[in-house]
Amino acid sequence: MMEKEERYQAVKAILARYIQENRMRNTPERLAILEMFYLQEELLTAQEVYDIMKERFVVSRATVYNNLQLFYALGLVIRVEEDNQLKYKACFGEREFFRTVCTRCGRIQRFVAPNLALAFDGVKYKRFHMEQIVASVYGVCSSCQSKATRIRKKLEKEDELKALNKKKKS
Amino acid sequence: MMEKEERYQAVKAILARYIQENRMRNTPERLAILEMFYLQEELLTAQEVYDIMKERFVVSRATVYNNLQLFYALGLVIRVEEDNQLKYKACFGEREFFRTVCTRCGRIQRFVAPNLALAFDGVKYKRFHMEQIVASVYGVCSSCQSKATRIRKKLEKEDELKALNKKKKS
DNA sequence: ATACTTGCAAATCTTTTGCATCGTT
DNA sequence: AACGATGCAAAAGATTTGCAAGTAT
Repeated sequence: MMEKEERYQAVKAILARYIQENRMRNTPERLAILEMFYLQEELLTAQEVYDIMKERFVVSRATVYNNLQLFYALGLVIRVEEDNQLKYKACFGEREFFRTVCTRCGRIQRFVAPNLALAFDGVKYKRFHMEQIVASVYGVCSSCQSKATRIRKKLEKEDELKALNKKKKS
Repeated sequence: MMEKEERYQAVKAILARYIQENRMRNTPERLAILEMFYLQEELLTAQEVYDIMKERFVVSRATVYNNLQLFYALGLVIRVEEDNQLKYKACFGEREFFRTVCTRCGRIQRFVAPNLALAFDGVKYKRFHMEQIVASVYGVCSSCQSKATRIRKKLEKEDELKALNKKKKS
């Protein structure tokens, strides 16, 4: 595992190269946003990025969006859907991002699975160069499952009672 | 592969059971939205679902959102991010959804990979019951790659010329 | 000097919410 | 009759766009 600072330097190099190749400009805003991302590890919405930046730097929302887009294009951040929102996260040094998502309660849990990561390498991608992997496994978490079981049992009991009452009446 | 009609019947049964278990109501709107999803195979945004429904049925946006949420909770539809938007798609009968996404141009390509699907079965999920898998492999497609190469070559040529001119001057 | 970037504000689009009403159960 | 679900409209949130101004190259 690379150190944060080391990662950030590597990422800056990728950005610099892309900027040069595409005759774009080096702006302090861009670097500031990138740096912020690499110093903290959370998933952030564009708005949250904006809020954090605002405190330490003059930036506009549009700039944040522009640069998130750029970072995404360069594979420097990943985008993950969470709570109906797109979130961004620095990803260099971690090629894969795996999580389970409970579709009932929304509970999200990250997991690591080296063999699964290897399986992605085994895929024959047609004319495509893989950089990142984001995989979400959707399903039902244990507490939502037991809740469903509880409800079912309750219903079954009620049904039994109803059946009994019917018998009595007739 | 199940037939569409068969799939739709199976899905209706799941919905009916959930509705009963949770003392919810059977409404024609709900069924109409579900049916629409199972008759067409596209990825749709909530707005698109609303637009389609509007033509054949009186529904409100809120109802569409409510029911998409419900279908999602039940694993009847999957949610995938595309072009900065959340899209929904009927998923019963296809447990996994794999795609490559070019982060430069946004080009998306679905792929099938049975071995990869198997690898997800091999993961030990902690207290979690898997229902669907959505995996996105981000990277650079071949045309974006060659474009970058072209630009790089052009820059290298320019650099050579500059170096030559400098020599001449001195 | 050029034209890429930014900031700002407005426009657009998406999603959620409040409330009266409807209709299943 | 109760109360979940809907429609409608308004509110809230997220993202994009247009334009003038600033600034790397």
